[in-house]
Amino acid sequence: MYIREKLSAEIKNIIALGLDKTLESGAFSIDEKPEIFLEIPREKNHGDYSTNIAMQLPKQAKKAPRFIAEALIENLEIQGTSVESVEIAGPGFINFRLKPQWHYQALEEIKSLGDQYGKSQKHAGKTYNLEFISANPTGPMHMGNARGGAIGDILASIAAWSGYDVTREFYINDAGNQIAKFGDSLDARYRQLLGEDIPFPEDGYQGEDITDHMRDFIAINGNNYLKWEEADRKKVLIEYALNKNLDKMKSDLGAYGINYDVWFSEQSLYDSGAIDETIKVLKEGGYAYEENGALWFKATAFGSEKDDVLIRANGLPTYFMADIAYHMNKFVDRQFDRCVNVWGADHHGHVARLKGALTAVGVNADNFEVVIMQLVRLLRDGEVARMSKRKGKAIALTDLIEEVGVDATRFFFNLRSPDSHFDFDLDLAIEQSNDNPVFYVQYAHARICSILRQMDEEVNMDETVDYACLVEKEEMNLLEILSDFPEEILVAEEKMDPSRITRYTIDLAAGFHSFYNACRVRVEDVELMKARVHLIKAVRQVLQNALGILGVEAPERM
RNA sequence: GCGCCUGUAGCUCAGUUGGAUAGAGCAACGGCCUUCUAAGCCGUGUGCCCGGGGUUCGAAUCCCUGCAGGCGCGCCA
Repeated sequence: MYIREKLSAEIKNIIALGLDKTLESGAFSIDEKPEIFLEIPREKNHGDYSTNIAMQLPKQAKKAPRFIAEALIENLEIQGTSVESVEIAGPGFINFRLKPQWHYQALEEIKSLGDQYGKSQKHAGKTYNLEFISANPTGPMHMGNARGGAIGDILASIAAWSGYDVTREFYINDAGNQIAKFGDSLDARYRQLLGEDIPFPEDGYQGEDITDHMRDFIAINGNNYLKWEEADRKKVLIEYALNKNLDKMKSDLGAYGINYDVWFSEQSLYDSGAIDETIKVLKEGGYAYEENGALWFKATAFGSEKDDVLIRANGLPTYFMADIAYHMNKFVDRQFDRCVNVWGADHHGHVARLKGALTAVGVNADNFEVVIMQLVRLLRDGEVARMSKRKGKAIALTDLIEEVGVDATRFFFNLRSPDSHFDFDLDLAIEQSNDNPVFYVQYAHARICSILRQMDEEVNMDETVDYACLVEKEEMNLLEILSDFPEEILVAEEKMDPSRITRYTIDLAAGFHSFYNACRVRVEDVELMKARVHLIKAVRQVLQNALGILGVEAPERM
């Protein structure tokens, strides 16, 4: 248990015991004991912890908040606890001031846990599937995928730090309409390159990459496939280009710091019979019916306005159909306790009906959650530029990384919460790269490394040190930030907001930079020097842990 | 028309289960390097928390309603 948890539990216990005693004394009576909430006040002079319990009770107790607070405070037993003093403030807050020694606890924890500091067992034993990006493999990834990738990958790390057994998964849309269109586009380019005068499909993929694929393909195979049946030829072309694209995706994402545990093929759902099986389950449950030659899902049974098509009149299952089968596979076949997807805002309409469908097939849809990420708008020359994959106009992920760098890209896309709308100013991003907060954080790490390099002799970390030397307000502040880290991870997990960790690193770096300017580490006073070395080593460790979650380098020199 | 997201300082955004005097960064201005990295620190100013109602001890936060922007509402994915 980390220090913050301990303190919180200890103080809540003091309050609970005090409340019992107060009730026994007959100062007031209540029907039902409230849940005790503690908060860390913004204002430092409001103490270290604060509770509003006295303000929750007036109605039941029929007494004024301050009266309740005073009665309660009489009965609080703080002897032998971490609490130094208690006081009533404002409309009836009870504020707790702690003995300052608690601060040093975090240093011990960090020293003993090292790169494990911040990990929790809260969700130990549970499996967690996180699906993200899942970009169509019909072309290169773009900037929108970069945001989804950063969010998903970091969310996965946060879940793992919270104790989950995490699987990072990429769903390959290698079946259905998109792929047919992909095949049409490839085929048209193939034949055009070989001299046939045929039109390019109107809704085909116009990107250069399609042409490039076919040029390469022709370099290997020439016009051998021209005489094939069109359908067969398309199959060959699709397989060729798809594999090329997937290889590229894997390497591009690897370069971006993302490595998946599972690449799951949509086509495999067809091949394995999972689609048919799912249809059977839906039909048996009475949630599928036929109309106008199509098979429909009774989404209206789950609050939707209209039903959705599962199998088109032409016999082909919809994307929705495959997605139901896919999630049944996750929950039923692979038995994941929890499945989370990161989707762009343009897919949010899909959430409710998929949840409905999962309920229909007997899955507890509460274990399925979607992080909706607002779309990235691209600003170029101060104007909104439309990103279109089909027309090949999107900024490629690889270009972005090359220009901005992996660290800055990951950091930048995690600076804001997923549901904030995001304008990506291309000109600014390139120009601003020096101004990017990622350098601010990395600089703190590099500075610490620099100090340690210059120490006359290594400080023996096994020797006991008098932490009580650390008394400056910058030191206290730094210690508090360090002790917040474990809880910050849990909150980020609960809220599914990875940007909290990014902001945490900024806070920690700011705390360090302030300390650095206010206090010297290499001082004459050996005890103080040792204590400060312990402090900055702890900061370095936590920076490494936090940046590790973000997938950002912690450089030793800058 | 219906649904989801957003609206907080000049700009980009935080704001924990409703809490005390609403906070950061950027931009602007003024200081701090013969001493551990100035990619840094310290200081100065700014608010109709989109408008209007309501709930209560207490609202940026919850409810209703209006306005503005983004995104959906397909036998596309």
